[in-house]
Amino acid sequence: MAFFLSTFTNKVDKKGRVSVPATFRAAVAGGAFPGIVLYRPFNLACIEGADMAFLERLSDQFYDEFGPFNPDQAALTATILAGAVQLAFDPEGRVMLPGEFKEHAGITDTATFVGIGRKFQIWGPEAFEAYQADQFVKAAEAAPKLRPAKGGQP
Amino acid sequence: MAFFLSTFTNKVDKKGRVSVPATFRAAVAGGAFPGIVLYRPFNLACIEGADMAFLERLSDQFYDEFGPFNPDQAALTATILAGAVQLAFDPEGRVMLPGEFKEHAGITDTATFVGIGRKFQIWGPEAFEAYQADQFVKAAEAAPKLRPAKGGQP
DNA sequence: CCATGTCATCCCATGATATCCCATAAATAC
DNA sequence: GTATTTATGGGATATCATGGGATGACATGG
Repeated sequence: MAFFLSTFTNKVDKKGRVSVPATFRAAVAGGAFPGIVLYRPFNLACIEGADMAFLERLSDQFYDEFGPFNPDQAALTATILAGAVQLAFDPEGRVMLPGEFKEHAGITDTATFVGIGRKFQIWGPEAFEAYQADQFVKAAEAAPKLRPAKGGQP
Repeated sequence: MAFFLSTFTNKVDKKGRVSVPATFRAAVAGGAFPGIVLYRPFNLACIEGADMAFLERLSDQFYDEFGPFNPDQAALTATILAGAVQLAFDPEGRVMLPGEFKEHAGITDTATFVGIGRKFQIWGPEAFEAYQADQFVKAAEAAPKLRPAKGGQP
């Protein structure tokens, strides 16, 4: 499955197009769908994205955890999957962010792509800086909870 | 998985390129990504690096231990993975160190690669000497805490 | 059924920057 | 002594992000 790392800030032109970082495009290349899938997380003011395989796995996870007719499963499915969009790359590797997605993330003319493993996020630059500072503190608290693993933690 | 040993000091040219020690390149060869992955550790003025499999395993460990929407998981991935970079080797086995990484480690025209097992570090030469002297003292204190291992000690 | 405007997609151009490719020199192996 | 590998330097080339114009699809209204 695709893997996303690093942070990139790109411009959104007046047509609403934005270049997906080349490394992210390379990460999803070879998958079933030549593009990315975006959805709005319920608890963050950003856009989340991944390749198609990630969303399929997420859907299966909802079913396996809760069962096919469970209300929790229905709520998560309706919130995340029903509101998702798949965006194809244009020949230059750009996508068009839908208006509702840009509003949800507070994106106007600049978008920050943040790779966080199997998925990535898209933020307005100033919102991301605030979020990142907050997460740094939380990460320092959470790190000791990790169990030892071969190779050690960073 | 890759394993890194020993210390090497190489030049950083005016384009920002630096040769990765040949033994380190050999250690990551055969992996999915022909290069290395770097990130800035919380509490050290250096760069840490490993192969791609190291970060993939770390990321998947976060997901498995905390669940896909857990706040601790989000904090750790946002802090470590978002600040990481993947650097591919050029045909001569060099990589380009990003400016923020060089500044964080105080690297200008010389970089010291330090293999420490499953990962390695990159230091400015004078910062590394000070760090190494400090670690020698701490190692002497820590060694007695090791428990006996089946099969005897080295 | 056709005309029209809107929107999205494609295609080309551009500057910056990173990547490739070749050359050199030192060290090591045979 | 010769051949390889390695680290290093510099010029040439390709890639990437970005902007704008042209072409096409679609729906709406006449």
